[in-house]
Amino acid sequence: MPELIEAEAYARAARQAVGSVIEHFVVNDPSWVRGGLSGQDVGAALDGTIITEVDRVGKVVVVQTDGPSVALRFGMTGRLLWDGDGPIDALIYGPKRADEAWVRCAFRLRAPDGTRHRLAVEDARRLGSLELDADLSQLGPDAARLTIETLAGALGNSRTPLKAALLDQRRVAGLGNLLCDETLWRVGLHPARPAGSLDPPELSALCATISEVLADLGRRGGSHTGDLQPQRRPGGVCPRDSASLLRRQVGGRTTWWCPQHQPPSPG
DNA sequence: ATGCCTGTTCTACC
DNA sequence: CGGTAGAACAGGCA
Repeated sequence: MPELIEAEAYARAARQAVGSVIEHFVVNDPSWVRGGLSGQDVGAALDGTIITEVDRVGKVVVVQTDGPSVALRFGMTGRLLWDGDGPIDALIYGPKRADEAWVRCAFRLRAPDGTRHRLAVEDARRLGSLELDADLSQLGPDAARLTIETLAGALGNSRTPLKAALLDQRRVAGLGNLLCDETLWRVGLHPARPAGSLDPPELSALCATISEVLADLGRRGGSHTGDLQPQRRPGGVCPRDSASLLRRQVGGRTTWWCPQHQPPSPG
């Protein structure tokens, strides 16, 4: 939402605002607000509060204040802007430029040293949202803090396709389409394997690979920097063994995998 | 110009 | 109940 890696980068950027007072919270696009509040309601609830903390839960960035919290979901093309800086990531399919017309909401801030700043959310496609005091209790364990046990619990005995289960934020929070394809490719698991069919070695390898992918792609700078990514296109081949990649919808999303080392059944 | 896209949520259906 | 498919949201981009 982008995905966990981008949400983490946004949260880090937003932490520059901790300690600042929200002089005014601007809602440019009322349809971006969830929970039945108007833009005025949101402003009234937030204006004058102080930002105390910024958290990330899965793909959601939560700005805590001494009043309500603000949950930011970024949809497919949402990005965070700090002052005049450009977007703090470059989405591979999103717009390359920044545009004031895409700013859906913004914090107008005054820091303790008196300087003024703006933390703005830009979202060309408007699939993101903001919500005050959002209930995030339905989210599964965070993908960045998975253990073999919590992963096993998330997959359960489900016969749903493995990738669909990993994409389901109620099971595991933070993974999106690109991170899932990269992870399953690296670990050698077929995306349509029944989620509950993994044996202990496979579970443990999957857990380790999720951590590795998050760390690795995080270092490289985004969910779009995977080894598989350049081949997720017609004619793409497996970077490991050169087999032609297969493509199909799994869990409602376009999925690419290698027929050679991601076999449909165990083994 | 047609189709595709780092996401979520709803309905219909099996 | 568990699960799947499709649509809807929306707009830039190749």
